[in-house]
Amino acid sequence: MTEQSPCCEVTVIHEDRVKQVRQNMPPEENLFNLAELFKVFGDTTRIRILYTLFQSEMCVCDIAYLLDMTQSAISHQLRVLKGAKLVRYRKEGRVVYYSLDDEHIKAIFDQGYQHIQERN
Amino acid sequence: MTEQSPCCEVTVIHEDRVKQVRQNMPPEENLFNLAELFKVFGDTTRIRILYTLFQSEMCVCDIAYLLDMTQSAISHQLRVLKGAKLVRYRKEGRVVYYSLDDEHIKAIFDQGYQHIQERN
DNA sequence: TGAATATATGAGCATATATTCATATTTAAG
DNA sequence: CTTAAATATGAATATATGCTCATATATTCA
Repeated sequence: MTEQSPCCEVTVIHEDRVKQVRQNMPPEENLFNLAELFKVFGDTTRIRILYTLFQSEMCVCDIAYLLDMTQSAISHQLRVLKGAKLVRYRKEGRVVYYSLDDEHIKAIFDQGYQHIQERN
Repeated sequence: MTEQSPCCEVTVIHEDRVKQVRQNMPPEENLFNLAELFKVFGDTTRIRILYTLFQSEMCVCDIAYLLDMTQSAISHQLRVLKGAKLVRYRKEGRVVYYSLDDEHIKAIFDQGYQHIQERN
């Protein structure tokens, strides 16, 4: 039993099904990128930031105050959200206003919200 | 400038907007649970497992073979998916068949998929 | 130009997590 | 009962990550 081969014998594997499923799998790169996207959503602070931005564009300072977190922590997370192209920003003097940059986020969150409510 | 208070002065904060946004925020517990859900989606292995289950119910052995990973690794991740109530299982002798247990997953993934494709 | 303010960022630390390895558990078959 | 096979699981390790702290950058205003 090596690492590469499965633990079970070929006779027990459903070879045909596995082959067919493998053919219909999306490209590995897409699955990786999808996981990366959800990883961004997988943090309470970022979720909270995005929910504030659902309602209104807001500056870093406002967000930090609203969520009762340090400016630094918020800024770091906004950087992550920017990297994932989920938010955009505009500068007005020294103030930087962040807003949503994707119309899928709300739909994704709504679906997730339904899941966590129905599983109880 | 303490940790608790924001970095900026009250005059620069948009107090009214912040107050209104705060009132319309979903309960903290729901945001936490939502983040926990997306955390489960935020791993390539689990994403790959779920995509195989979109197509067909499958045993642990099949999944490990299909994804070229050890049985142990798959089993650990299936445990996580089970904990999130995303998959169910049925036993047939020593073989355990896993399948999807939530109709929102596909919708969530489809939306995410659109995001990662459109952002290029 | 100099002080003040809003934001960004790098380093460090504490924590979370994905995989491996060894082993336990469960069930079938002889 | 004994062996074999499929799955589950605990411990350990390596890596990733969120926050803090200190500080840099950028912009306004006097």
